[in-house]
Amino acid sequence: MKLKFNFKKGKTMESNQFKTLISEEGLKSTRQRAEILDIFLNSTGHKNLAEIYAQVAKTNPKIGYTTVYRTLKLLTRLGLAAQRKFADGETRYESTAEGTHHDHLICLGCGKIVEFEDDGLESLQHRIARRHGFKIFHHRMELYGYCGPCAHKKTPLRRKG
Amino acid sequence: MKLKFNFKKGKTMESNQFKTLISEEGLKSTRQRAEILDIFLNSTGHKNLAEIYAQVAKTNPKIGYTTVYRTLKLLTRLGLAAQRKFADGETRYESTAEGTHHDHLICLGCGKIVEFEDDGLESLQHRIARRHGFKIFHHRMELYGYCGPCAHKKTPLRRKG
DNA sequence: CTTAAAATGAAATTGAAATTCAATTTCAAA
DNA sequence: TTTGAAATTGAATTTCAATTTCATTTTAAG
Ligand SMILES: [Mn+2]
Ligand SMILES: [Mn+2]
Ligand SMILES: [Zn+2]
Ligand SMILES: [Zn+2]
Repeated sequence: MKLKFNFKKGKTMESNQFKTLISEEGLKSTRQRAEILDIFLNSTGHKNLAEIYAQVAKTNPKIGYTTVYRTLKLLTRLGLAAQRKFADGETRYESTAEGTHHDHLICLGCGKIVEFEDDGLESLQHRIARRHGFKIFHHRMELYGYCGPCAHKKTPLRRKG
Repeated sequence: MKLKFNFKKGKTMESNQFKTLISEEGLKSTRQRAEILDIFLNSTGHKNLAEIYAQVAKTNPKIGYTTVYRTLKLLTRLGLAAQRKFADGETRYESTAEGTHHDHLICLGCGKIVEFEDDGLESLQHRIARRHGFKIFHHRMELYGYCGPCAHKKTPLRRKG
């Protein structure tokens, strides 16, 4: 008796989770969604749609930009992706695979994006909110400045975070 | 000998400051700019262009939307206005007349926007940045939740902040 | 005044986000 | 397996705020 093993466990598990989520919503599992999900979950960083689409198109040029757009919106609705709009105005997406909440440090020189968590910050936010009679559900916290290397350089190179 | 006095001192002073700033930049002082500035500085809150234009048009319907747009951009460049983009995606402007830095609490129910300052928060931000080798120049900090009234109501009314 | 430069405002353009719609695919039920 | 309603796809189109264009008017220096 032969058994086949899929060694890409992480991916397979994600796909199954996805299929479950999808069907629970009365939606359908499609090749396109699976491919986009796979590529998106196996990537890191904060990418705009054009970048994600480019990556998808490398694997399957038949998949349309609109489908990538709609799938990222779907993933966001399902909690698998998070949409970010930093001060440069671009709409970016990041995977929530790691799951943990975090905020961002953004280098004005090279564009590097560093993630951080700070419990003190979170609790301070709630204290401030309570002080004004608010109940907080989420927040946006971005720190803009220069990273170590850029703080020294005269002409920092632009790269992506 | 007759002297004329303008009793709207605040306004006049702002106007003079503005004329100085304007001419320092090689720009010209115009009736439109003066009117828009006057209306903008004598208003409070976080308004989008359409709202500011509507207010301007009430006083002088001859002033074009484009001029209001350009003047708000100018005021932003001169530091008299600040552009804000909260999570609803709308572009808003607020006067910096008071001058002090502040962050925002935003009610998801009624849209109310409450401003706050917290030195502890500011210093914590710098501590976090230093921890990651960053030098911070500005930040964005918005807390989203429900204000006291909305936290209780079943169907909060939408109003503007 | 005269004149060059700047400003105005209606109209046109831009570009990202969102929608449309005919063709295709999915999947539950037969 | 077949069927067919419902969902999805993707190219094209639309939307809509932000921005630019450009002919005309206004400002202010000389
Ligand atoms: Mn992140
Ligand atoms: Mn404010
Ligand atoms: Zn940097
Ligand atoms: Zn409220």
